[in-house]
Amino acid sequence: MEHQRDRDDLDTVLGKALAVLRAFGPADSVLPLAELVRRTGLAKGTAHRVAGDLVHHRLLDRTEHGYRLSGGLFELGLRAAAERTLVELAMPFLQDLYERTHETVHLGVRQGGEVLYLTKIGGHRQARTPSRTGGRMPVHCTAIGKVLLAHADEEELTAVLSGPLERRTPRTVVAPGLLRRQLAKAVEAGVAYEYEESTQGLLCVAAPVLEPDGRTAVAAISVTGPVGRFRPEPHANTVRSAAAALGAVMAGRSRG
Amino acid sequence: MEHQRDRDDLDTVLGKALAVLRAFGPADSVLPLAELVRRTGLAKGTAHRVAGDLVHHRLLDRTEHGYRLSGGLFELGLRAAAERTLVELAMPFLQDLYERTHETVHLGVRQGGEVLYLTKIGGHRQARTPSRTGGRMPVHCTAIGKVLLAHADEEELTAVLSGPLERRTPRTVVAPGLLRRQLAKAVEAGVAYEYEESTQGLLCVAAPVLEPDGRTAVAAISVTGPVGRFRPEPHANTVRSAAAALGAVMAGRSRG
DNA sequence: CGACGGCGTTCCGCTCAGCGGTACGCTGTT
DNA sequence: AACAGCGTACCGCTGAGCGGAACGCCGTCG
Repeated sequence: MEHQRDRDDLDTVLGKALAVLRAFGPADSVLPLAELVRRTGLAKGTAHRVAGDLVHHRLLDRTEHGYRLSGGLFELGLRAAAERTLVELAMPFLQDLYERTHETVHLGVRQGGEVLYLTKIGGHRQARTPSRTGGRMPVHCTAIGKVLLAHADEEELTAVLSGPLERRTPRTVVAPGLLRRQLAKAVEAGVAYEYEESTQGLLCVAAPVLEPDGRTAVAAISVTGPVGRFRPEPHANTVRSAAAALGAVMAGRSRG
Repeated sequence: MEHQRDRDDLDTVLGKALAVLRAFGPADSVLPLAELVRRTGLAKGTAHRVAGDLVHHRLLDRTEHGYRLSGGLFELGLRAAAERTLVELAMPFLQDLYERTHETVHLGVRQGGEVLYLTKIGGHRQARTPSRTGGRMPVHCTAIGKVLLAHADEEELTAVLSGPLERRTPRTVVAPGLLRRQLAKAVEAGVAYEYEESTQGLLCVAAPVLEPDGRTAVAAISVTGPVGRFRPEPHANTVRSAAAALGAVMAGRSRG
């Protein structure tokens, strides 16, 4: 079905354009035309024209070495209302967290089986995390992911648990039963932890930002630090109350 | 010529799609179809289909009351390499500034005669600024704008100075001569100030992030606070050195 | 209450925008 | 000198996309 959609989408102009834009992964900065052709499966001539059109519409920049997602796209993305207000409202709380811990602070949402990081703030001495603003990570091996999954409906939960759980490090939890127990505990405690499950040397606490109903989670906040100088448990309370406060603000906002 | 482009662009699928996306201003969260029709000038049927396609491609969300820019677009925008690395590298310095001042901190770039704000960080008690992440302001009445304009080439400078300078507040500098003198001083001092020129009750200092050549500015950093508790001058040094340090980091990055 | 205006949606036949195979010129590499 | 990979340019066929028209559904008038 995914195949199906990919193929169908390439039959429309818009589909082709998006295929080109989405050919850029979180790590790619500039891609030559040939690479775009390879990744999208478009005909060379077509890719050339589409890319040209995208440049004309300021979604791509032309550089010496190929194409690059442009500032116009960045700006457009920043107009997305839901995500932006979330980030804006969260900022003061994230600042507080950073100031107290001086460790890396994340704000993320769940998209299916992955976490999308909306913001990441940190100082000069921040831990070397693989996460990036706009990047993704699997839900099952990150604190944010676990706490969001814990508040998802049963259906989505089992979908993730029954899928394969990729082993990222020796400590990644890949046993569905164990993970399920951890999630139950996370709901109870109001926080989830990660102990080097996505990346060696990284520890993390996360708390959910809940809707007024107290069940569904719209986002999650986390603090991440390196093994050695950082222990997540002492920050559980801080993170939890920051997330709760943000939830309250958002509830007030959507009502008023 | 702008007219020309608008009309031409509506003759292509991509143009229509972009017209719809760009119909969303920084302040709009959800727009009904009829409004999209009005703003884009597309035929009703066409707008309907294009919007539908955009939903299918996850650039728009369909809601009860109309369409909304979606998280997919947000994510895509965050992939724009140049802007994102700028934000990422800047973050630690912005944090430092915030921690020292506890006032609103901005990172912005210039796009023609306007400033585009890439990031805005602040705490709970931040001044009520009209700026928003992803938002724009005229160059001539903001500290960031002035310091960026001051480092632009003569051509661009005169273009802005010869255009009409919109009066935003009683203190907005609308005299080209005076503005030019301020800019000259800003280059010399390494910072520009704003005294309630864009918004009543707001003061601001900004410093440029320069290329290794020491001339062209790629971005600018500012600290903004409310008249009364905040004086910009004492922070000139801090802002200037933060911007300089960021410039150095970026220079090192692009070389290595 | 009936007429009306604005809304979102659907339909359909015409046409030209877009398609992609083909070919070319330019590099570096073998 | 032959080659391989790149970006670019050309061009005739065709179906994707176009937009005018018509429809059903509300509210809001007179």
